[in-house]
Amino acid sequence: MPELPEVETMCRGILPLVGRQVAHVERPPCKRRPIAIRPRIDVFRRRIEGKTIVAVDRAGKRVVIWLGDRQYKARGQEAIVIEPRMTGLVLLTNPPTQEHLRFCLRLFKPASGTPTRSTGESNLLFWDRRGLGSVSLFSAVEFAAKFQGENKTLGPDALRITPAELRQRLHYSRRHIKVALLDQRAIAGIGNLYASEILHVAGIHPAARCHRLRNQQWLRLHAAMHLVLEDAIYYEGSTLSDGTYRNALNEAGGYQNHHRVYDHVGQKCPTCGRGAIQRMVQAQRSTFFCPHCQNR
DNA sequence: CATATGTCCTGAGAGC
DNA sequence: TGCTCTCAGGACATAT
Repeated sequence: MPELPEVETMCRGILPLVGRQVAHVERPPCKRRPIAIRPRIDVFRRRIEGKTIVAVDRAGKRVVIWLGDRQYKARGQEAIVIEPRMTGLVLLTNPPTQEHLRFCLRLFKPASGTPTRSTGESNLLFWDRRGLGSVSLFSAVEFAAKFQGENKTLGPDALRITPAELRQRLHYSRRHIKVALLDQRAIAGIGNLYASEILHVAGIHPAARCHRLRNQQWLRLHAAMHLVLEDAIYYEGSTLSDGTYRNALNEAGGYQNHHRVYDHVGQKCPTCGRGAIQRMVQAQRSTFFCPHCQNR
């Protein structure tokens, strides 16, 4: 379930691809229903083959790969946007299975000076067991309209939002704070796992209504958000018991060993040592919390 | 407009 | 053992 820390780790993992040029775009044959690739694969190819990767970025829970012409490296013209959703992985090597390999960029490092013959080939792979993920190509203008415009499918990034902005964007809402934290239009990057972890650190009950939170609580929430997400990035994300999530080199993350509440039903609360962690369901998703130290 | 619910998908694990 | 059922939660479509 890649969320902000996992996607950030993916982005950092493929950073060595900056400067490489796209040789081929491939969609491996696949017995199951193909993932969404937009636009059609032939148009996709025509638009990016020969272009150079000029930057790698993250937009909420999406990996963004900027492409440009080699001689104008500074400006990205097209963006490949990869949405891993539940089980998607962005890899340089070693896909866990061949059958779930969904998309490949064959890359080469242009020889200094002159052209073609590949010096140092490399791949960027998208692997996705459940196939809910997608790969899309946007022009810079389309990208800005969808992810940065006022129509905003994405709110401010959870790591860049200010405390005032956080409060301002949510304080009027009547929703439960846990549910609001999952709304990518409000804040980008937080998913089900980190929402529970963040609220636990902040000492806020997941079913607290946004409009009832006091300023002190918004400040604590903001601080907890940074603390948890930065820590999770440091440990390269969470690989849960199903083992799905991997970094770009197909290595497991380590933050699962630092979870305080997620999937810890019945265990002792690491903060107060008294409460046993409980599970509840909000908007059809599991929430984990300590009833003792997370008061409304 | 804000908020709530349904949908897609696969494989692990439970229960019989 | 082998079958059926449930569940996990990303983003988006549709309903209230």
